[in-house]
Amino acid sequence: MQIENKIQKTNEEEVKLEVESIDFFVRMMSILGLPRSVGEIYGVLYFAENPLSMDEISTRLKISMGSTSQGLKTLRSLKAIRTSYVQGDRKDHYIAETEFRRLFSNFIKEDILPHLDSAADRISSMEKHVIANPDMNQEFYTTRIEKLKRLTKAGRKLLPALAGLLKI
Amino acid sequence: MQIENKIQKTNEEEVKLEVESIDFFVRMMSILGLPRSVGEIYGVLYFAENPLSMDEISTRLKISMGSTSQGLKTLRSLKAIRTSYVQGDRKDHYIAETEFRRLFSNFIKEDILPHLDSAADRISSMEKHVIANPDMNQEFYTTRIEKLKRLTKAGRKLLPALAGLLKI
DNA sequence: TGCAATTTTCATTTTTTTTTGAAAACTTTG
DNA sequence: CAAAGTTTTCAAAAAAAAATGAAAATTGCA
Repeated sequence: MQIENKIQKTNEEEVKLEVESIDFFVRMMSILGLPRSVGEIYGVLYFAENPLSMDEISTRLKISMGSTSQGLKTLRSLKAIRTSYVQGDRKDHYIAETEFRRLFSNFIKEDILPHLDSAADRISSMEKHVIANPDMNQEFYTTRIEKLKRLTKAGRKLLPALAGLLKI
Repeated sequence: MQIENKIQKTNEEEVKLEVESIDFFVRMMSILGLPRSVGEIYGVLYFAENPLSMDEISTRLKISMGSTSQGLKTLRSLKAIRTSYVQGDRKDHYIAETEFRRLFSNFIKEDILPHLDSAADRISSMEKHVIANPDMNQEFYTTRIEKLKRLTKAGRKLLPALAGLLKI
């Protein structure tokens, strides 16, 4: 029973809690544009008292090993989970990282800041087109470009600060 | 030429700028999870010197009227554009709202905060399941639930503050 | 008010994203 | 070092999201 319980929650309230956790994180991750399976996996791990192996996760969620492997890869790259050694079992086991501050800071670093970098390049290219053509209403276009520059600058400053403020 | 220029940019540098603007906003909006057409429309309007009608937009972008109408609806609901009366033309005309602060604050209000509200409900339901079952490891589960509460609370405070800080 | 112009809606089609499942690659241990 | 266990990869299938286009609704003018 102790072991069986690891694979499939048997207690009714525990099952309900797990379902709600999955639902919660599926929605949360979908706000961040992450696929359903990623939210499901994190949802299971978040309320797991013990580290779970890939096939325990895939069994509980009834999703394929392929999906589970992909989802774990995504979560690992966001540092939202970490692996934990379990004695006497050669499978990898996973634990949810529950410090949301770190989680968000990784998401920003990994998924947002790269966009801001390429944005800066595109803005300076826009600038060249305006300068290259004196017939264009310079004031109008320069003002608009200036606003874009300020936007990306603000993003680069504020987003990391936001993660820092998240004392969770 | 003056009129023709409204429908189709003829100057080479202007065309290039418009293409880059579209590209820029398509990517930016996609970070926010908004469809391609929404980014395209905003991209055209952002560097338009005059208000544009729906069919001017749809012609320039070579997208259907249906898509254009949907996209304008989304942008209107985010207050990212506004309509402007053009004398002697019965079509509606649109102008980009370029105050990004307001734009983000609307996005947060409209697309993020509702999620946080329903999250709060789900968390209190989770709590009930833990309390209902004294056999569960109360300390473990209560700690995890507490973290979720703090997360949503922080979100509710920080997100609007973020928009406020964006002095653009 | 009635008609033409304009905009919206929505069923269908197209495109994009995600999942599956099986094969390939890697790992551990006997 | 081979065989079994485990994980990853990736082409194909399934599901989800977005765009189209035509019909319906709305609007403004004569």
